[in-house]
Amino acid sequence: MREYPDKMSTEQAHIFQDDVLNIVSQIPRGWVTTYGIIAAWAGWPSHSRMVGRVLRYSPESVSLPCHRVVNREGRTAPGWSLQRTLLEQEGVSFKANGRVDMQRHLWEPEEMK
DNA sequence: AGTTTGACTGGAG
DNA sequence: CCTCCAGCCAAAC
Repeated sequence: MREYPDKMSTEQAHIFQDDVLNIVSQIPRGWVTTYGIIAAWAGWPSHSRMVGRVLRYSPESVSLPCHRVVNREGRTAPGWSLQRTLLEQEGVSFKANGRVDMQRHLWEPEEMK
């Protein structure tokens, strides 16, 4: 993992965005990962909210499996009920409380790039 | 230049 | 399980 300063420059923000999209593209079918894990692997552990921003607003994300990103509790994105359907279609199971069974489906990147 | 806004997280009640 | 809250921080207002 790379070293990181306290604050992001605009250029670093672009790099961060590219890294986030790259990691998301690698999430295997039938697995999920979290905003925090992606942020940490992109080198900015405290920027989980920025990961959400990238997936929500970046045009490139439409061609990526961004439905495989949930929060740490296994909750799907607010206002995006289709996300659960997409995940169930690829075999991801949800618990009775409506959250992804993270114990069984959490995926973590093993290598960068 | 100050304030608000979240596809977040962790902890408290 | 739920809601509320503080901390988070780039981006949008």
